[in-house]
Amino acid sequence: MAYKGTPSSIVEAAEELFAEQGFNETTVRQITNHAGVNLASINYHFGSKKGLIQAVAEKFLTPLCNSLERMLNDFQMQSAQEISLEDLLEILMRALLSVHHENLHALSVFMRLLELAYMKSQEELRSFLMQRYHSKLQPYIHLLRVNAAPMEEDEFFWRLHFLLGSITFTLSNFHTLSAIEKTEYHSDAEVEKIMHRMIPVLAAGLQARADKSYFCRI
Amino acid sequence: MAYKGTPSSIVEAAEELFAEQGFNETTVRQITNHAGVNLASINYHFGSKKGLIQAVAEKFLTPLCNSLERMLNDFQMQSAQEISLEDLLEILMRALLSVHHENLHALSVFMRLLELAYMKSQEELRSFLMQRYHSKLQPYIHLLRVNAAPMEEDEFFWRLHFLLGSITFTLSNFHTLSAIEKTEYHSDAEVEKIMHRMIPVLAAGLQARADKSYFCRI
Amino acid sequence: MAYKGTPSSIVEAAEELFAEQGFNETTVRQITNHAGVNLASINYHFGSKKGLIQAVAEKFLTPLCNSLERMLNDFQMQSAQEISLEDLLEILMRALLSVHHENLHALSVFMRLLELAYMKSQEELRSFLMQRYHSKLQPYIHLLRVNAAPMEEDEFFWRLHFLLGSITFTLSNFHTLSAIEKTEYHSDAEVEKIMHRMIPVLAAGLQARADKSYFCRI
Amino acid sequence: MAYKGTPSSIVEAAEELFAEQGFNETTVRQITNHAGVNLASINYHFGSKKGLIQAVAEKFLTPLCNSLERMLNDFQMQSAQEISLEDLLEILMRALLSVHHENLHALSVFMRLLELAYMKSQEELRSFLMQRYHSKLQPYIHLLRVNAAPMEEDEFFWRLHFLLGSITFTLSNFHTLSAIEKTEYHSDAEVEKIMHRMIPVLAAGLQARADKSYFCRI
DNA sequence: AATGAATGAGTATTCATTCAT
DNA sequence: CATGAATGAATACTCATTCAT
Repeated sequence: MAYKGTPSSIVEAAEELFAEQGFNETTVRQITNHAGVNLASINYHFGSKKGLIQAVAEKFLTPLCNSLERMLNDFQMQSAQEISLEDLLEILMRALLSVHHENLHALSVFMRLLELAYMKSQEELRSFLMQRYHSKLQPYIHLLRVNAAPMEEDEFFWRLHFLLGSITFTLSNFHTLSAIEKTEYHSDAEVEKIMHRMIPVLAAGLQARADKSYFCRI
Repeated sequence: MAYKGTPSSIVEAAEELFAEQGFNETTVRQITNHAGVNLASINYHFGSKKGLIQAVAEKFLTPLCNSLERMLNDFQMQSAQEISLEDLLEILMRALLSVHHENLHALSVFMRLLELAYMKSQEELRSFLMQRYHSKLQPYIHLLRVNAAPMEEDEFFWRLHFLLGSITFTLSNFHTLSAIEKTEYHSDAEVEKIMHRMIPVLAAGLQARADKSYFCRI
Repeated sequence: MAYKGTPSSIVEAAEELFAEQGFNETTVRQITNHAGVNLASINYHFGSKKGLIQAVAEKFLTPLCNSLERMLNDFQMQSAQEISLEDLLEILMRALLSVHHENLHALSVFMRLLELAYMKSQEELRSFLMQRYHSKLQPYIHLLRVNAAPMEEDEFFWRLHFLLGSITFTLSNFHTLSAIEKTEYHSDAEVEKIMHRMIPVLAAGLQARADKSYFCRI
Repeated sequence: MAYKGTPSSIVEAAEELFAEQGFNETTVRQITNHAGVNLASINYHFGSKKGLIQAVAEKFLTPLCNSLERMLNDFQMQSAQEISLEDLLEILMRALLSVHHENLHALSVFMRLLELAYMKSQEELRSFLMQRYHSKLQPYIHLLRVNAAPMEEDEFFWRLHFLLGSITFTLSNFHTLSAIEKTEYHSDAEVEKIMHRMIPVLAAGLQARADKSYFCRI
């Protein structure tokens, strides 16, 4: 394997460790040791640990948004029929998988990043991501909206985050979950298969009829 | 309000700070300052920070499991008809709400704890929780299984975690999410309402027909 | 010599090193090594290096202002005659010497502190000292003003700082200067003697008739 | 304005930053960024940061000494009368101002350099400057000596440094002092005017009759 | 039972300098 | 002649834990 240059080595080591341990739990020492580079190189090349995290974030988010956009266009050109909810989710999963080119860490760290962005103390990261990617994701989200069951705006907002929770939880902890599956059911999980399995579940969730009653059945 | 004693004060302060900032990001100094107790008392009463986290975990998990068990029994005694998936999920939400007695922190920290338990480096916490609560949760999970769509064991395992992801993500980030909802849709979220909204979505997900085809539609 | 306790040891070590090297040039490691205490004790007892510097500052400034005030009162009570400029400066020197009880470092570090306070980037320290001590020094400065030659307010402001320059330069570099004197003139300087020698020089400076002409003699 | 070449750009940037922040507080990165040159060029052209400081020192001290020498000769040729103390100090101020050609930084950094040279830990710089410039300054200092009040050698040594303290303090902190003057007295200080104001004060100080009594008046 | 003081190992970051090209 | 990349040593500061009392 060819030598990748210091910044690439750092990013790769960071992805792996971020995926396994999270961002705050990973120290710059661990990263530089794992990458076999000098302790100071993170600050030299990325300014700070935060800069490295943003670099990792952009490395995944930019191609993801591009994939999503392109696949959406391709589908709408090739197919005469209306796009279905399952198609949309399949497109999302494929876009995620195209990000997951080299190693599993990529997806895992990306999902951890989304989780981080929703933490109370991370408004800065959240608005950084929002400002950068919100508009690019808007067309996709709009298509989800029109294919979901009819519902109020705020209901859709929450359902979108129920769905996001499923995806981030599954993919950021995929390593642990597939290890449990292996010991309990002796079956090996591939990430592609699990993502495929998510599609009907998420689609059904978005299409479920909202229950107007409020805690009265029991 | 009566004085609660040092250990209780610590636990309460810890819940609040863990909920807001996460476990690693919260220092024992912050906890003891917030609780108005001596810095060393966490180690004195709980052995270590890790011990405090486990104490917090047990404080919620034990009553939760008990609630779940009791509500399940009550339902099966009172009602002649078969229990539905929506009923089961309603029971879960009510059990969670009964944990959420005093403040939102309780639920938030509990959900964060579950997330933590699935991290690669937290095998110790995971097996501690498993060993302690797995058997008590088994009857409830079995009922979910029989009310879900027919599927293989491993498929059910993954669906259960899709569902878990929705719940943990929504509740551990409830503060952030409801803040976003407020600025975007000018509507105030109550946690009860949002939990209620989750029920049909989760039920539909568990009942969705599995898709045997594998990435072939597009 | 009795053991002084960690905070005192730190302050003493800091005074010595600050006097010799300045504030920024002195590291917390040097201080704690020199004091024979743990590296973290500075942060434990003083919060930060800045906190230690302020503690050192207050240790000297408070007694200095009190000495000055008391000596001024004593003089005005005991003596029927008007106080002279030389008397005022003698009082200042004696107040400084009463601060210089234990070691030479005290005076030196105090003078370095004044120098620091006038640096462009130290507005915070400057305003901290101003707010805390300006009013207590006002009566003394007023007496200097009425005993100096008649002059405009702004002229007096600058003369006061010419004088301050003489004092701070001489006392903060006293160690170096007396070493030079020793090698060149084989005479030993005592700080008391040198401070006494400053009095007629400073007095003459304050009483000199201002020159209204502006760069015209040559 | 013509491009000055890398070394000149470095020296100019260094002057400005040294004047504002001091030597230790200014990093080579700041200097090279400000100068728009490569980070390594300071070490390339000046060997080290210390080498750059010495280069800055020589850039000012050599012309200063030359100015002083020339102006002294000019005065003695043109004027029949004996040179007065005020004349000598005026010559010094003019020599300093001729150094202060382009900007205030020059004077400020030069004064800071003198202060640095008297610090205990800077024997190297001190002896470098001494060895290089002491003999050239000797004639000027001798003239000060003969025009001052009669006094012992060592007394003159100290008075010279009282005077040096006034000059260095005023000029190295000129920025801060004139800012204070502006806010307090709403008058704008020009450095020429302030230097002129120093002359009668310093002259009076050198001519003051030494006080033989030793702390006995009060 | 409880605590104020202390501590060793750790954190991210900064620095002047070096070196291969 | 010049430079982008890299580096070892140092910086202030923080942490959970321990210990004598």
